[in-house]
Amino acid sequence: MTQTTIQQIFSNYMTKQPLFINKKALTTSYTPENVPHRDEQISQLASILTPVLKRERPSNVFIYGPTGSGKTLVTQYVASELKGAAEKNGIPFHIVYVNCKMKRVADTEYRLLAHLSNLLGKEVPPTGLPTDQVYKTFFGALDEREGVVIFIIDEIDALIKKVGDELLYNFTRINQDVKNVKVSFIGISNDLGFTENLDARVRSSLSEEELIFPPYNALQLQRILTERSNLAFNKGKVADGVISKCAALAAQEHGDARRALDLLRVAGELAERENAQMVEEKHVDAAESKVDMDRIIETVKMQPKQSKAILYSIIYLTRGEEKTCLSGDVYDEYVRICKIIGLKPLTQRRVSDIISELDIMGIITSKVISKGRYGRMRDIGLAISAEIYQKLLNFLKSDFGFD
DNA sequence: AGTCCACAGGAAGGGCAGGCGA
DNA sequence: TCGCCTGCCCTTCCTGTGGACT
Repeated sequence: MTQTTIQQIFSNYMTKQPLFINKKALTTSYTPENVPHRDEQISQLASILTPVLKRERPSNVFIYGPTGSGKTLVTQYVASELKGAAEKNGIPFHIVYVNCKMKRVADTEYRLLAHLSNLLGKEVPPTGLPTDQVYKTFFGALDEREGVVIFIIDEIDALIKKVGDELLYNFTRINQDVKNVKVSFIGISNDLGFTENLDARVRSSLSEEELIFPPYNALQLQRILTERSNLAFNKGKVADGVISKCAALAAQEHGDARRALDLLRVAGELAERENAQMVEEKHVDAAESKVDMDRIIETVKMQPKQSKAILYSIIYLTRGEEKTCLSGDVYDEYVRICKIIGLKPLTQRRVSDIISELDIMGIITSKVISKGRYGRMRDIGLAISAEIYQKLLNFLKSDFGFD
């Protein structure tokens, strides 16, 4: 390559109009100025929360809806608008947001309380204190405030499934333990049947109001994407059909707006990388498999060695074909792999739990079957495409030092 | 109808790392 | 330093179970 051509590449790069103006507009953390297709939910939530402006405690609210249906966005949007209105009128009002799915942050009772206390300005160490002490610190931190405090607890079902509903029971009684503030809760959950398993007292007092968020349809997704892509991309850099394709793909996945935005963002990144003039439909196709692949490979990377060995056993037995295997065989294979890589095998009981975890992560599918006289066991298959299978296999092999 | 397989999955508790207060 | 507390990962022990076989 001559020096002139290199210079040309640089100058092309500098003079060419970039695809993106503001990539952040396509991320989930971005809060847009308005939230389309959620007017009803916004006004419902706003009217539930308005007592704040009269210095009164609003009802507790439970919000349900599938992933990417705008629950978190709407809640944060309404809360911040309310905060603006409260500030204008000199009314003390605080919002505390926490997501219970954040590993090692708020996925246990202790961690949630410690995290909330930290957000309220009272430091609590990540471990080491008795729980009642943490409750005391939390109440203390709360009582130093004035007016109304609203806790937004996102993915609350994940937490309660893990720690039980006693925590929520304590929350329902919180207003008896503090003097200076009035406290309300907004619980956000993907699981519609979540409150059915709750203690009746907890259910009635925590879900004084309920809001349901339906999934977006393809047309609604299209409008959301158009709005965001106008913010994110330079004019004329997105080909016709790209947005509707992203919307259609995401609509198939239960109207998940988050996925639609991911697809568009990744398609843009892929187009940028190959120096394309604009984002085209082929980039969306490539983005679709990349989004899935990245999610799965990243999830597997974070797993401990034991889980990887179990997953490898399943992959080995099914060989990526549409074949399934049985839990007993997986355990035998896993023990064999452990011997090869010098790992102490876990018990069958623990392996059974890890198989369930892999199932929840969406990497495998498993169902309990009975073979009558020959016992009851789990039938396990892979839940990933052939392309991802190959990539995952290569990753695991290199991780274990196999060739 | 009763038996029996090969597990699933609940309950209890052990061992460990790590923080706090005395 | 010690005793006590926590979460986390794991084992041990146990009961439950769908359906083929007798």
